[in-house]
Amino acid sequence: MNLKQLAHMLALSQTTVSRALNGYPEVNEETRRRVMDAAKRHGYRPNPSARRLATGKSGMIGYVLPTGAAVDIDPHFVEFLSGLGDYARSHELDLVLSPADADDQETTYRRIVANRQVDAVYISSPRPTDRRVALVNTLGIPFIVHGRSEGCGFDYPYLDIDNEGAFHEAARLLVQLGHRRLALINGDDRETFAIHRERGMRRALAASGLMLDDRHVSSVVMTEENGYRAARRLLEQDGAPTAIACSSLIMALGVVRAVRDLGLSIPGDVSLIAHDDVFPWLKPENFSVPLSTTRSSIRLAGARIAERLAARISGLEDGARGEVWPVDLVIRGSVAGAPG
Amino acid sequence: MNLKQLAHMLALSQTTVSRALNGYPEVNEETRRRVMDAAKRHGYRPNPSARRLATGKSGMIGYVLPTGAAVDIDPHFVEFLSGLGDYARSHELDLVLSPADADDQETTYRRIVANRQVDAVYISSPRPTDRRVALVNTLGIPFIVHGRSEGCGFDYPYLDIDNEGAFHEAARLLVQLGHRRLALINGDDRETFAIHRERGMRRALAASGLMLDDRHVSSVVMTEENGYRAARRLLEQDGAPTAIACSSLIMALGVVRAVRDLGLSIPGDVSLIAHDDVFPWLKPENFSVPLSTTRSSIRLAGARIAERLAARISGLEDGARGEVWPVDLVIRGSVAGAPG
DNA sequence: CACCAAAGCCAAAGCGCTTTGGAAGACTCT
DNA sequence: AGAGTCTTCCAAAGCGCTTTGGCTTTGGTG
Repeated sequence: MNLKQLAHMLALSQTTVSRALNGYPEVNEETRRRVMDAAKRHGYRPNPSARRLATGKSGMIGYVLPTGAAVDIDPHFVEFLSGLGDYARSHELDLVLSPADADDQETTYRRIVANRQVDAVYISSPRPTDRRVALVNTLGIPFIVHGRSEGCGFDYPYLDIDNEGAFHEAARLLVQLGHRRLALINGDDRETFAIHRERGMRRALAASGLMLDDRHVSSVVMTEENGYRAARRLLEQDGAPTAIACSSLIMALGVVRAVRDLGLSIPGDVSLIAHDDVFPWLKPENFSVPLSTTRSSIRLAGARIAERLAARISGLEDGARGEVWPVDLVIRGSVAGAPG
Repeated sequence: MNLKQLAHMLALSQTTVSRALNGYPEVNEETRRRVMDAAKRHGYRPNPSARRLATGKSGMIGYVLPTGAAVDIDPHFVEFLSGLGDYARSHELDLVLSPADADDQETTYRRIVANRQVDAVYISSPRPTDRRVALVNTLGIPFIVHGRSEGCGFDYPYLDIDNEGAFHEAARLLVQLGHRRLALINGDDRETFAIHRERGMRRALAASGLMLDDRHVSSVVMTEENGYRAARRLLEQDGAPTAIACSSLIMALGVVRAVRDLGLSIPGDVSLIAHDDVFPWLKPENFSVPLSTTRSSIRLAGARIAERLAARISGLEDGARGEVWPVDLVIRGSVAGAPG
């Protein structure tokens, strides 16, 4: 059932039927009703390929997926996707993942824009002066950044959580508890979120006349193993920290293991706070010692980004609005006063 | 730069240019070279929307993503995606995720097929007599099932790992080590993989005249918390098992925690074997007691499925070939002879 | 009553590609 | 030399939609 047939059986022109269905004003309400009715009755659905060719709109949002034998997709991605998908579903938006060589994403961005494959894209895990955001900005496709870039020299729309504030609060709490030697096991510090977290910690420490010892900062890909290694390195050195902030629950698993391996205890010997993106399959309250966390649902962020992308596509949103979500500090058993 | 312009500047017809580029035989090799050359030089890329409209082919593969507030996407998905994306990239295939109400995926399947949105789809986490595979089968779109359905009444192409064999081997090992009371902490037993694993265990036990006590079988969504609960329930009952097979590393985290909470030890009091899908961020060898596993890379499966889908799209593969991959049994410190 | 604007509809021209149905020229064969 | 066969190319007709420009009809105005 295509437009032609539908128009024919309604004894109307394709023009009118098309307009009726797409809500254009120059069609009689009575006629519109007839058309809508017939369309529904016959299950007419406009062919998206044809519509795309005619309008250039695809009804899909895009994401360039960095791939490669040595490239791992962040497990957070799936949670983000849950949220995004949940919103997208209710709006019949599809998501297209365009795999790209991790070292050359530009080609792929150019392709999907030139081909009009998607109406909007989002960018995740941005870095300072991220080339991708500069790129999509000049390419002129609607986009939103999940996270923030820095020093781009222009404004852009984004959704980020208050990483700096979160780790500021976490550090402040630890300092209040008497800790003087804090450590940070961070994610890849080429990414902005990690930079912000470190900044937040340093700021909190500075406010009390303390400093974050460089030897107390690790910046690694967020795996259990790296969490373990970083924690061991920290805890085995002279002047070991008495409190650790950790950028992910998965790394925290490794930290907990390291602490145990060293015969230490949480929070007796070392306090621990980790960032929790809220996974359904790994919860901080279920750690052997319930984990204090800075918490922000990455899933909600996914839904919100989908919502804003949809708004941008339909022209309801424009400009470079940045949105920063506060982060909860949830205190559980893994923090205590400094030992000694 | 579109076909018309290109044809014009070559003083050829669109027909010839199109054919030259698409490798049709009825064009002079000399001419083809000229065309190819000009196309490359001017960076001509056929408009996919137009091509789609004309051919019905989209150059994308599809996946219907069950979503909903209460629906969690399996974290395995992201690893699978890594593999899929890695292959897809090299073939300029995009992946479109169509979010669907988890309770009504059929509508979405019908839509993407009717709309010709994708050239092929894959189905994951199939159940026995899964309606989705019957559906896509009748809809006539190329597809591959990741996993197996059962009792569909027809053959279909799939890629699965030998879950039954894996857990058969795992159980056999445990029995050889003297264990008599084995337990299984399984995934959702409405899914075929879980059924196969249980079957494998039962078969191995039966071969030694043993049985899998129903009270020793849990079937739960694979989260750390559920692993913990299941393990506690098992280990606190009379006639507690001395060995546990567990369907995922994430659940195994919970099992380990439960064992520790109960003051027991691995492998002294209880042996543990888990299935490992090979995550980069959580490795069995890094468990406090290195975990014995049945191992199969879900990432490789993703790549293979992409490869086969591409083959089916281009007609290189057809029929209902099923492919079953063997699973490695990797023995580490978490298994030992039965206590007592 | 003539005039004009607005409302409601339509024919046809795209969008950029593939594919069908020739057609012209070169070549072979009897 | 005439007939048949390749080879190589082309014009034009789709694919199914949107949108432009224009054509009636209606109702209101001076």
